[in-house]
Amino acid sequence: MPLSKFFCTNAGLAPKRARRKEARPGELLEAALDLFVEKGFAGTRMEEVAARAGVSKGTVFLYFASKEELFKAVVRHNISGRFTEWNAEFESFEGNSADMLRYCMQTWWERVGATQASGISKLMISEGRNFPEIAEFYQREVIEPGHQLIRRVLQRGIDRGELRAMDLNYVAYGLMASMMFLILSKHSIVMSLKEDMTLDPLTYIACQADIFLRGLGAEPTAPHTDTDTGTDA
Amino acid sequence: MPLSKFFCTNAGLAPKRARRKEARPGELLEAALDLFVEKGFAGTRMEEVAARAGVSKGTVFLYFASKEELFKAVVRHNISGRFTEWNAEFESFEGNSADMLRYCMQTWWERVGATQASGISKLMISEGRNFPEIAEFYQREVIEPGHQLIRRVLQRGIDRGELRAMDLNYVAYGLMASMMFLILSKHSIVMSLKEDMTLDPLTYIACQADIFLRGLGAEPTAPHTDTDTGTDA
Amino acid sequence: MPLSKFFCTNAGLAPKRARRKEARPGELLEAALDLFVEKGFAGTRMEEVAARAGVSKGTVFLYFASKEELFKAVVRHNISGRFTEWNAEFESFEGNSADMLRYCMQTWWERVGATQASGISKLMISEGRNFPEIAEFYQREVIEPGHQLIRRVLQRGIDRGELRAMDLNYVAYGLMASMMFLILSKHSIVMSLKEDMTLDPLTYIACQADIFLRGLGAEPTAPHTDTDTGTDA
Amino acid sequence: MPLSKFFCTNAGLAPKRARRKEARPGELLEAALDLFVEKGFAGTRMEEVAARAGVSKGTVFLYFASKEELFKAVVRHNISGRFTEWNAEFESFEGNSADMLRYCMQTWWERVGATQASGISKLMISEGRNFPEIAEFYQREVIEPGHQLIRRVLQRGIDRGELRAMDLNYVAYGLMASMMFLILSKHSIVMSLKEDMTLDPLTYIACQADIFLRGLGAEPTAPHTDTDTGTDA
DNA sequence: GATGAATGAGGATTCATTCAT
DNA sequence: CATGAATGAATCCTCATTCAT
Repeated sequence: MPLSKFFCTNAGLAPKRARRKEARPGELLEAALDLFVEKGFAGTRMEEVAARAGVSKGTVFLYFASKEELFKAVVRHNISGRFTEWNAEFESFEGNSADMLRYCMQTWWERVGATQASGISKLMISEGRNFPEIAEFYQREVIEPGHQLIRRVLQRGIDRGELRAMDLNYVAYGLMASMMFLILSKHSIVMSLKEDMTLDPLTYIACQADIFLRGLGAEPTAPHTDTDTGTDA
Repeated sequence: MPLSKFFCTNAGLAPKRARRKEARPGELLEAALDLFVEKGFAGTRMEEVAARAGVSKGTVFLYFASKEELFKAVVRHNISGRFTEWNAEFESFEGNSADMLRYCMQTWWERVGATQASGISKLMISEGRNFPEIAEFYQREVIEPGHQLIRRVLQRGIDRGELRAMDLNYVAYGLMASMMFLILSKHSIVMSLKEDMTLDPLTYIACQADIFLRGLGAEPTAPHTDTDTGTDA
Repeated sequence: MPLSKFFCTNAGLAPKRARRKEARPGELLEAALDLFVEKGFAGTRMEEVAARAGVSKGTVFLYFASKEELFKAVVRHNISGRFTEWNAEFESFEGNSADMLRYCMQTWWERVGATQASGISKLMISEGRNFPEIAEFYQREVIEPGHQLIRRVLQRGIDRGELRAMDLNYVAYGLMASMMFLILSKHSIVMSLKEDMTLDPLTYIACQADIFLRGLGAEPTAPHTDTDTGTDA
Repeated sequence: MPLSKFFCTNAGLAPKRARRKEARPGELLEAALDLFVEKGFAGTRMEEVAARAGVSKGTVFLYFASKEELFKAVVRHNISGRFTEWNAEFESFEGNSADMLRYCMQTWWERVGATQASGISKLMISEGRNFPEIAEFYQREVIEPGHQLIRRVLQRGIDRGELRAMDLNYVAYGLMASMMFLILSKHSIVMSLKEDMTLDPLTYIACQADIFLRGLGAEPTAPHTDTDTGTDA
């Protein structure tokens, strides 16, 4: 998973030092991501990051000039250009809007929501205010493209006569809200529902998609039949 | 002690010291709320709270034993009893489910979302994990009651034949997600959408309510006519 | 017990305020003595003194300009001119040296050691260094007269041929050490022996007196018959 | 890392950093001991300890988690294992009781009383109550073993017929009292006798030992019958 | 490069002391 | 006189950051 592994040449068993040296930055970023997500910026100690990455305190500063730089690096490193890839998929998708929306949401969950990458969103939501440049960057590279992608899915549905006319922006916000809730239920303790109120992400996604699709359904079209939400009747 | 009041020239006003004493906790809680929301728990210095409340450092500790106690007090003060009041309103509400849901969402916005109180939610989402005790408290006193209230509104709709059968938990999560999005767009920099993408809360609420109501509409009943979301129309 | 009571005129039931007013300083000194002995100078909080005396924090400063002044007052107030009284008793004592020494030690225990007054000695031993003037005063008014008194008792014994010649100073120190041990076993936690090692003061005194008397016995004179150790008898 | 050593010009001396690291805890304990003895626990500032040890404030906390831990370490460091060593000496001592008692007292003075270690006892007497945990530790590790050692010396004397039967506990207390007096005359201002009343420790010890030995001497005289002091046989 | 000992600015907290009522 | 709210200097302790080895 750490990118740096790709630079590792050791087929079998390279000397430990060398191998680790290459891997350092990646390991540090990983450790830092975990801790920042878990404890917030102020609550994370550099020494702890070092410890979790298996290096000494000083080493962290060898790779990152300061705690702030480490934070920024963590965010930057985890904001990859996923959207170019997804845009391509969007272009080539064949199928109705219902299937497409469900596919998008499920795919997002698999590729982002369910992975540590979602921790970055939680991070930015929580601490973004202290890092305006990063926030701006994140908004431009993640929020805005995500919003756009959703808009295009919806627009496509309208164009195909499968969805009714609507305020694209606001509906897209609603869908983002749905996704965000999943992120927070995964990363924020107050949103992680208690024992008896389990939240299964895929069920949740199916349920939300269902509501939105019905809610946005082309006016009085034929009734949908994909009613099952999975949990109770 | 009470005699001295007669020598006070301020007729209606209580003696300065006494008046302030009564007001202190409230002033401090207000100042603390602002700062906690603005800078987070760790980022807020006690001295700053004192300064904003117009008192000295030591005075804060006169009313709150520690920073954490102050924080807890802020949380409690901005939550307490809201749901009992709302539950009462719920009991006495007359009207159909559509009106009720819209009323609930709008009222929540006016009384919580639009106020500083919503900053508390953002805080808990961001830093809750560092305060397990408070997180538990918050979940019990806010999240859970909120979830319950929404469930009851939905259940009422089902009972009245206005909403179709559904998985109450998951639908309620969806509605909570909608509200949460508003909170974050208000308090988290990365969610505060840029210039051209304005988000008007009431419009957003109307839009979400519309989608959910359509999405949850009693099965193949007569077609709804409450179509306007207010934005595009 | 508080001196101030002597100034109290209320035969039956004077107004509470007035009565208390007179008693204040004494009550404060008493409370302060207890606390200083128990927790040391730094460990005693003025508010606690006030609380124990049943007054408000500010009141303490009405009577004593500062914590240091309070401390000094506590010491001064408890160093009474006991020695003039004792010197008189010494002059008029009739009996042999053995009886006299035992009488002195027992009397000291009853009048000083067993009372709160002994707490002052513990105080001075513990904190004297921080209050040089008081220490000097205490030494002059208590230690030195005590030492003198013991010396005179011993000298009398030598003069009467009941005790052998000795270095008066050093032997007197030894006797003081014995007394001091009792004080510390009463007031210092590390000297308060554990469960099974009880220390009964009068038994201890009897035992010490016995050893000293034997140790100082007139050379190979007639055998002593002062066999009783004092406890059971 | 080890290579750099070759460039070091200090042949026999370890590299400055490393050498200091080894020495730090010891240096700090020494500095702390001095200050605790001089000013008491509460009166000693951590920064002062640091300064006296020639390091910065933070460094102290690198080795001792808190002021209290530092204090405990000082106590432990100045006590540990003394009694095992002494018990060994006790086992192998050859000679009569008089010599043994004198040897014990003198040795104690040389190894403890005359050193800063005795300051710890004064400290514990003065502030022990604020640290129940340490007080308990001190009592268990110092007072009790000391008391035991003295008892054994006395018991040995009785067994050899050199000392008369006696109440071991109480006599041992008396000897402890003697030692304690020396400690206090060294560390407590009120007990440090004035100019003309000099107290030479060794003379004092000789004097006390003499008195006790005479006082406890196996009769050479007619057999006493006042053996029972009441506690043990 | 890596280490981890050392630093010291920063912030929470305590408590003697003041003073308006 | 008595009160107790308010003050702020003093101190403990944390932790990002530096740097000699």
